[in-house]
Amino acid sequence: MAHDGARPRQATIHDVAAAAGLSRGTVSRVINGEPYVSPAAKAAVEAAIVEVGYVPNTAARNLKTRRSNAVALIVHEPHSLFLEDPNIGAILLGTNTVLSAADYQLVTLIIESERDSDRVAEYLGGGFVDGVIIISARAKDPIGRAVAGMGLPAVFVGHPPGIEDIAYVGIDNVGAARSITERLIGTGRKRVAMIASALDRDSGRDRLTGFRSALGDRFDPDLVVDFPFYSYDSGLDGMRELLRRAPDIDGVFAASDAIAAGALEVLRSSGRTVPDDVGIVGFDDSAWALRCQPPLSTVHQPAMTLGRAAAQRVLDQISGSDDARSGMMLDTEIAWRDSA
Amino acid sequence: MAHDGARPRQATIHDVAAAAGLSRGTVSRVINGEPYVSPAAKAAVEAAIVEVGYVPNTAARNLKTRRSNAVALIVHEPHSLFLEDPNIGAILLGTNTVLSAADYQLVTLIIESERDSDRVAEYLGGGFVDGVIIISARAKDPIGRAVAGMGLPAVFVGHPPGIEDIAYVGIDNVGAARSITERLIGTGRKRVAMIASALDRDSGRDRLTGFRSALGDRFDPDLVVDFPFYSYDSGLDGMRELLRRAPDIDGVFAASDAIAAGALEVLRSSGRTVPDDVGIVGFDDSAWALRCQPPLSTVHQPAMTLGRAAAQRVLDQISGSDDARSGMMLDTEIAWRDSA
DNA sequence: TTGTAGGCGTTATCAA
DNA sequence: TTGATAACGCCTACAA
Repeated sequence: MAHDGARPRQATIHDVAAAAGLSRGTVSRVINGEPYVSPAAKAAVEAAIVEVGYVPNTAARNLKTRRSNAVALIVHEPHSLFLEDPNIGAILLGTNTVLSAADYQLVTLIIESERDSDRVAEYLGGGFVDGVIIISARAKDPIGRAVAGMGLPAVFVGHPPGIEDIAYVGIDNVGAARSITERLIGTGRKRVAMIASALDRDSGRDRLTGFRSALGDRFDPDLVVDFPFYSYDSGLDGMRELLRRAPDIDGVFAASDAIAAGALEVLRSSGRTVPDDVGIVGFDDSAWALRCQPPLSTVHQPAMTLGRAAAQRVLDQISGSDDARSGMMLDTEIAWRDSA
Repeated sequence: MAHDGARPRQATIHDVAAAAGLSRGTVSRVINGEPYVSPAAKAAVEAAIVEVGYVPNTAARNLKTRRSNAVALIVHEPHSLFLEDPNIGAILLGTNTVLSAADYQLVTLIIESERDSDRVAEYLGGGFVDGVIIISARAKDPIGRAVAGMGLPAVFVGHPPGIEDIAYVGIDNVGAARSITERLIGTGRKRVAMIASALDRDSGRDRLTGFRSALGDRFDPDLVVDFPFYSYDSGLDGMRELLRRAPDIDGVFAASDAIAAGALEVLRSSGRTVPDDVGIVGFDDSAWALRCQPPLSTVHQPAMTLGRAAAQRVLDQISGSDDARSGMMLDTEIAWRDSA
């Protein structure tokens, strides 16, 4: 065997100590910026570090200190969502910004399979990270339980799963859905429908609740259809069904931009114009929104801020703050464009 | 259960050994699937592991074995690019698939600032990973040199200018750009322009080179504009500028699909029809391409395969294969649709 | 202010 | 087939 993958031996504190003519303890103190080090010793150590090309071995340091100065961001998404949803990228950047400022390393872990899930759980248990941020985990997702079980500081972004006593940052889906529906009504629509989705998840259920609350007495259950997934196809099927039920519809709230895009397609091929005949609004302000024709009025999620807040809360938990373990809602904004 | 600051101490091999009534050595052999373990001992250890809730401490293992079974993917992008680049997600997924199958953990590191760069360099030196994949590195990027200097197995996605003797996987940007430009010219266009981008990177520079080579003597520097980012906005600005300079343009090569989408928008609002008045082609075959109106003719980039190949080459290097240290080009294809 | 030495949890080399 | 026992590189009381 040529070699088994082990890397060449790096210089250690021992080597630095020898080069500097000092003890390992003193070298360690210099490296960690601790007091009680003479200027002369400090200078000698720093020179020796450069001389021997010393880089701290983090594995050894972790083993000793039981901390890693790293935080994991776990992305648990089906492929298509990961490739398309700009929210994930923005959350990632927001998280990285905050962690970077605190000199923590962001480590992004992807779960696509059960095998990934197991390996990630092991990774987390292995002391590689001091905290975890989890994006859009579902209730039955084993990684959530695993994290809770090992008592690692953790924050969920998005839907809080069926676990209590865990921190999360999210948006107020009820309020946002109510707002944009009210605005849609405000354009003079009389027959307003909704294509709901993912009613088994908080986000989906809450968006329907908000829609209902905006309509009040005028809410008509016949004008609501629902589908399992926030997908383009759900928009196609949903809009077809709605037009069958009530051809006089003049307003549609789609539970996601992808759904809205599908609905738009059906409206166009049915000969209706948007927004003149029918006004339509979406949710997410994802890449779909700007690619639609006309551009979609939709709910903008503060994804970057979501990422920042999540990172801050993990750091708070790591430093032992109890009140970081609770829910936190961020405000959304309406991006009003041309589709309604 | 309130957070009392004291994380429960993880069970160690010592605890497992005690529970199983065996020695730590035997427990270790079971965990690592080594031979010379009696079935009885194996069963006892496995039961004990479950009983005490043992999870291996990877820091300790790394320290001893000098390997981590993890590979870093370094993404070096400014914010907007990260959010828009359609290839990054696919490369990530391809990489994760291959590494996961080999039981390696993919660790994604983001560099947005100099501070990030330094921290990542330290992280890599710290024994956290056995290999590195670097995407979209630029010439002056210090991380490339740092990696080369510490002798860590490394593969670049795309060819960073100015670094020799390093493994990379990429596509032939020059050839692909030349091909699609030639095909555009072949539709009878007389005044062909380019919206170039990211000229500080190999991909951007090479696409311009290919464009130029396709035009030969007919190349007109006035018909080339360039912008830092491969973004929709670059397409808007670029197309406006081109129309100002030369209203009689009848062909456009956009350096990315996002740029092409922006350019399409400007062409439409200027009253020109595509492809009748102006033919336009893009690059990437991203999600933009199919949702443009009309669908975009573009260069299909095998991003997922690129990710897979990079991961495989890193694994090869880690297991000591020297011939994994060279360049490798993957073929592109032209997806010819309706925009030209 | 500096040096010494005992672990952190594993793996690996020996004997038994 | 199993059980002791060194390391791995670092931090940190405790001594000096």
